[in-house]
Amino acid sequence: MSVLGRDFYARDTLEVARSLLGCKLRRKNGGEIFSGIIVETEAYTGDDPACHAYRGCTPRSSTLFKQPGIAYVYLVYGMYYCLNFVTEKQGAAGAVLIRAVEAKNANGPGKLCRELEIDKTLNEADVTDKKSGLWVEKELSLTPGDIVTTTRIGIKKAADYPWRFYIRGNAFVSRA
DNA sequence: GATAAGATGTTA
DNA sequence: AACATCTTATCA
Repeated sequence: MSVLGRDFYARDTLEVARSLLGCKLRRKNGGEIFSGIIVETEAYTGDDPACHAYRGCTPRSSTLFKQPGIAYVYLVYGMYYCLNFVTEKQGAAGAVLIRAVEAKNANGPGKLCRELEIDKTLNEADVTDKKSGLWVEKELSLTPGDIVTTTRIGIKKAADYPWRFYIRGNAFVSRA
C-alpha cells in the first residue's frame, strides 16, 4: 500500500476533502497499528469565515499556513481533539477535517481522536511519512455518485457552505 | 487581566 | 434540551 504523498495534499481543499473519502487512515502508537476507511470529511479554506485561519495567522492557526501534508490537531470545547490534514500550497491556508472512519467509536471528530489516541503532540506531524505514526493510504476507488455533499456540522459561521462530504449509505457516518 | 465563544459528545 | 469543561482570540 502506498502512502499518500505531498502532491496529494497540495491541491484545492475541496478536491482533497472528496479524494480522502475511501482512503485508509493509519495510526501507529507503540506496537499496534490502527486502520480505518475515511467515510466523512469537511473542508475549511483561508477565505472561509468558519476556518480558524480566516482572521489571520495566530499561534493556533499558524499550522494551517505551513506545508501541505501535515496534521492540524486542536482542542474543541476544552474536551475533544479534532484531526485535520493541511492542504493547498505552502503559504495558502486550508485543511480537511476528518469527521469519521469505519471503526468502532470513530463516528465523530472527537470520538475518532479519543479512539486513535490523537492529541496535540501530533499537531504538525508529517502524515506523508510513516515515522510520524500517522498516515493515509489509497484504498477504495469511489465514483462521484458514491459521494454525498451537504452543509457542515456544528458551526455557526458560513453554515450554508456545502462543504461536508460522506460516502453514500455508509453506516459509520456521524449523525446518521 | 477578563470575557465570550467554540469544527463535540453524553445524558435526560 | 442541558451540560461538562478549558483553550483561544479579542479586548481593555
